[in-house]
Amino acid sequence: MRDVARLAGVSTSTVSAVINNKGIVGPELTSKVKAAIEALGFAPHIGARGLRLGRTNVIGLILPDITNPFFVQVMRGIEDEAIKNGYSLMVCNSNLRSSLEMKHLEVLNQQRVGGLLVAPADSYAARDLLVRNCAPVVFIMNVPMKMKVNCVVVNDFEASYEATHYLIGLGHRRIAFIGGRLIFSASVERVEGYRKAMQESALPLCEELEFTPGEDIGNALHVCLKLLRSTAPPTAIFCLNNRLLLGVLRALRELRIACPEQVSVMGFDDLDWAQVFDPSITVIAEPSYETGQKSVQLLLDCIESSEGSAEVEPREVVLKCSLCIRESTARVVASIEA
Amino acid sequence: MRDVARLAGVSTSTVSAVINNKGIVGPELTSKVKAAIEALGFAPHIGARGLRLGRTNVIGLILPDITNPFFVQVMRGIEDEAIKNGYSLMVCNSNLRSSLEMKHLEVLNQQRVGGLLVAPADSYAARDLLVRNCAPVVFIMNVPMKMKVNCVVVNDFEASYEATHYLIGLGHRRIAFIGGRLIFSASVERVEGYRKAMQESALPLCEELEFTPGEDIGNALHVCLKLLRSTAPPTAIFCLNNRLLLGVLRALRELRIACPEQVSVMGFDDLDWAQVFDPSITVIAEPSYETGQKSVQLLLDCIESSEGSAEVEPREVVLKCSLCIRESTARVVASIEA
DNA sequence: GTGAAAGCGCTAACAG
DNA sequence: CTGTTAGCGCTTTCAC
Repeated sequence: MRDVARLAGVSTSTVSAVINNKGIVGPELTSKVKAAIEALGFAPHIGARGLRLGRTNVIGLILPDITNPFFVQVMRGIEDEAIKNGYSLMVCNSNLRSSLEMKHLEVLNQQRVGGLLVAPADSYAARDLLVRNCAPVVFIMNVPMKMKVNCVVVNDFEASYEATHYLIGLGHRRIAFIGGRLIFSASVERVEGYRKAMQESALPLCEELEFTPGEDIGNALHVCLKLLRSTAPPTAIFCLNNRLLLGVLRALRELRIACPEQVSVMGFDDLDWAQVFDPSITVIAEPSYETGQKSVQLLLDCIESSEGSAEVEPREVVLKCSLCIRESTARVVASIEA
Repeated sequence: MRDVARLAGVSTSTVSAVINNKGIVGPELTSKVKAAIEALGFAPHIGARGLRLGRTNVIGLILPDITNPFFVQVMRGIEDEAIKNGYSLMVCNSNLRSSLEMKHLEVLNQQRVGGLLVAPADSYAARDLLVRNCAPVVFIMNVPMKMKVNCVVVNDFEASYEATHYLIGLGHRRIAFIGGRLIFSASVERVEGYRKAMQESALPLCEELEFTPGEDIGNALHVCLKLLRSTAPPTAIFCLNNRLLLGVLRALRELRIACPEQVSVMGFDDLDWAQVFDPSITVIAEPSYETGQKSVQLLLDCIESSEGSAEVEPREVVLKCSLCIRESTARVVASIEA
């Protein structure tokens, strides 16, 4: 920067003013400075700026499972919105391990990120994420249990409730819910929606919630095989997410069970392959990209207001899911329902 | 840091030495300093350290399409290897646009990342990525055309050649290659492998390479519908990647064409759903996670050696793909081959 | 409008 | 072994 100043015959503060478009530098000097910048291939050192300013234009993002295409969609929304606002993204993947998550948090804290976007790996452990962390945090999808925090979520409960109702409306009575251990608040909402719908119709719950997440496809496959081989197998299966859905579909395939003729299947997350499968899969589509966008917007709001003085009340943004009815769900036939 | 020093009754340099495990501070002082750090919740300011040291422990990663699960796998390998070595990751998605890629590059340059990992959106434009960029660069999967650069790639040519041979060995003669415009060097390798195998067996080429990438599923669907409706449809279809594969599968579904009875299908990338589909899909599996790991290792090597003096010869790491034979490819039946 | 100078938090000489 | 000090590249008062 000194070199630029020297070449342009001005001082560093003038160069700084030009770079930041302060609009207080005369036009001829401005162009002279710009020419010098160009000539020297000068690029401002953002880290140094951050040091001086006491804040950085970096957002930290902690995702529980980057392998899950759902979170990738969220991430796309986050990135697009971030760069639109001049922010860069530091991405961390916790692989569903809270301990690693804490590690990541520490690093991001040391990097002095301007704000933090977190989809916790465990909603019960998530409150710990807030201790001793200076930057504003916005939670995505999963929120710490029983806490009011800044977050962007979807209406999991309602969506699940309505989806279950839809299956009931098709005449299904034995509807299984494949879920895995409920360590995400979103998962809790989803199973609660299912429960409420089932109980309102006085139908028996059939929940598979014991296995631990991480090896979702294999777990769902295993659980589902057992379920389908039982004496009174479900006529409909409702999956917590796209991973479990794949496991269930695989189970049907292995047992050569026809879908939807023998068993209806549906789940959360609308991924590309859901339309390509034969039959195409009925799903609940979350606005994942939009979730990412909104979370950045909320975070930037938080960052700005935290520059000010007053503590603001945490805000919760709730986005709506939509039900995509396809071929994998059908009216139950009498002979099976027997 | 001054506060920590004061509380521990030492000077800042002692604190610094403790933080960086210089091993030159006495044990009792060390523990006193650590206690002070703990008490104050002090976290070293990495940005300031970077400023002082003239280098940062951040790796910049530019991916062409984060939506593609293949690159996500690569990214996982990168992240794991990066944090193992004390580096953080700054991730950028170019959405297959070279212009955006350049923008990202500029930002990462301003952030003074220690090194850069790039899977270019366009192998022809990629040479521009090297201009005026101070940090070492390692290319992933796609390399700038006709240039010797540091890179980690897979043996696309051989894998494609062998896969085509496998199809020929099953008795197929009309084998279509669905590829899209060849802007990735990896794509070029793949089509060349196909060509060589076909020409060696004196079979006619049938390549679909005209459409532009980005809307892969739709494009492949469209192209494939046309192909399958033609007077002499292929008996086998070979896809450049997982996205095109989905499009092809969708086309088969729409036309109610049986796979593998009427048409054999295979492609690159081994994703979760490939085994769940009915039939399960024969694919070429790239070592994606390992690609990520190796690229970080190579980059760190480059960073270290660039600290030294001599320019080192660019290194090319080539990893091997493996052919996963499943149900979607079968021996051609005489009646169809007619 | 523009330049000189201080200081953000840290590390590395160097002096003790 | 430990403390003092200079300076990394930038922004920002404050004089001019």
